[in-house]
Amino acid sequence: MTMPVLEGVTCNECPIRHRAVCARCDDDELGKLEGMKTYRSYKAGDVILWRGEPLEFVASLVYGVASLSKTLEDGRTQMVGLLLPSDFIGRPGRTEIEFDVTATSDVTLCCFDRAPFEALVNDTPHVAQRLMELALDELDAARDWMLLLGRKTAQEKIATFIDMLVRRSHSEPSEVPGAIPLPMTRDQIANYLGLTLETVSRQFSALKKRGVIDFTDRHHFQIIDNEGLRLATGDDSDPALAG
Amino acid sequence: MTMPVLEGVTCNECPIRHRAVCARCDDDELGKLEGMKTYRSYKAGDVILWRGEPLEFVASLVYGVASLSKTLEDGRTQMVGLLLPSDFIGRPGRTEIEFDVTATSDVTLCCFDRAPFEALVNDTPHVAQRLMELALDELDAARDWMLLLGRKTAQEKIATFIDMLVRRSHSEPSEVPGAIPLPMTRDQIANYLGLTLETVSRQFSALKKRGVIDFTDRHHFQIIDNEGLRLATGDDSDPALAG
DNA sequence: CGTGAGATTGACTATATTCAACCCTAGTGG
DNA sequence: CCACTAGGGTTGAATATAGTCAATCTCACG
Repeated sequence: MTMPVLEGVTCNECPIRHRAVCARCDDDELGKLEGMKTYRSYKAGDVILWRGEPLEFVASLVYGVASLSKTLEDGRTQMVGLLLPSDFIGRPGRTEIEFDVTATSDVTLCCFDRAPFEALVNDTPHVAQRLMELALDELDAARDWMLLLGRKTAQEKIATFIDMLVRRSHSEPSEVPGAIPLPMTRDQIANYLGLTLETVSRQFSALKKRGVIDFTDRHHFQIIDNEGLRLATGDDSDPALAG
Repeated sequence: MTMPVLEGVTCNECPIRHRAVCARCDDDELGKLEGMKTYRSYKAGDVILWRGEPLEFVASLVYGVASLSKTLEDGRTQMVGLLLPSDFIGRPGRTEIEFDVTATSDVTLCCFDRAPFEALVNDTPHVAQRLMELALDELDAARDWMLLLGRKTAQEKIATFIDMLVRRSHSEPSEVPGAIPLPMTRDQIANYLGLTLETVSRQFSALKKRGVIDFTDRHHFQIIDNEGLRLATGDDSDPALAG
């Protein structure tokens, strides 16, 4: 996947213009952000921010996938968030973060220096409101994930994960139709779902064997049986309710 | 536990005056809230709000403990939040909620009708900011809980739960010194920790047998070995870092 | 004093983990 | 061009942890 070069791109041409923190801004407000923004790029695997590190900038994710993760002293790690394009990194009123932020794929961020951005938030209600919405969306997502982590079986976790990917990935027109990218290693998926990588692998195989999904290669799959997938998530006991 | 009667109490006498959504309000702003508020009480076990139900009011929790929970179709349930005094119920811009809200103990809420409250939020930055802080605090708590649900052992979950109770419960002066109330049944604790009630019971017994905690009765305990408790949470591998 | 909800404990089981071997496949260098 | 390598992925066998089912206990309350 080639990463588009963004230097010099105006906000109006930005792919996340209508979903990111700037979504509700009018032309005037957008102008202010335009003057503040800088782009940063990261290679897959790079750490974007370390837990506890002072936060120099906040940012919107433009391209790629990033993850938030927490680690216990003995090395067990749990992903606590998955950032897709238009998601926001950083938060008003906090100077450090409680988790590591890592580039899962190659990533491009649209960055703002923290202090001036906060000043702008204070007198731009459109930005403040959108920030609140984004935080509440994250909270909803976190709570759904708590249900998954606490109560779902390995099979249901995998099915839910696939289902979420399908819903959230605005499939690029460039991609093969029906082929959905799996932008993480088995190990990363395991850390997201609270499983081991072996269990992740086994459950993918099981879903494939059952004819629910199929892999074109290890990082692209298709849904064969949408109904079966929904059922496997554990969210619907009644098949009639699905879809 | 007798529930104090609050009708007619002014905001300045309110026990959560400096922590709730009104924390940053000046006297003028407080006056507006004062005119809008009504108190509601619930018995332990009452459902305060059902998932999906249109949200008539928002509220601050004044006394008691309430819980947010999600349930799968087949009945498995997971608590996704625990509300203690000063926590807020409801959110700007949403007319319904994604989880059930239940009174865990007897509860008193300070309620505001949703529409007028939202209007007030829009031109009271002190309230809007505090609401944002509360949302971000909840997000942090949710993420810590994801680490617990996804990666901790039953023993670590129980130890972490106790540790959280100790930190969050502003122990009432009326209580026996050192006796910490356990304001939930084993079943509710299990739903919070992603365990079964039997496992919760066994792990409490194990911690007691190890001399870490002791029960005065089933709903009051004390910490015997603080160091041991911290170690059992899994958060510190190095005992020297604790405390 | 009897009742019933909640809690504890035990025996057995199931699910996911651990440990380990082996398999792809893309990238590298001879 | 092919062989080698290394990182990621798959699969199998044994194990451990928490879940299930069930009996018993405790205690607050009528």
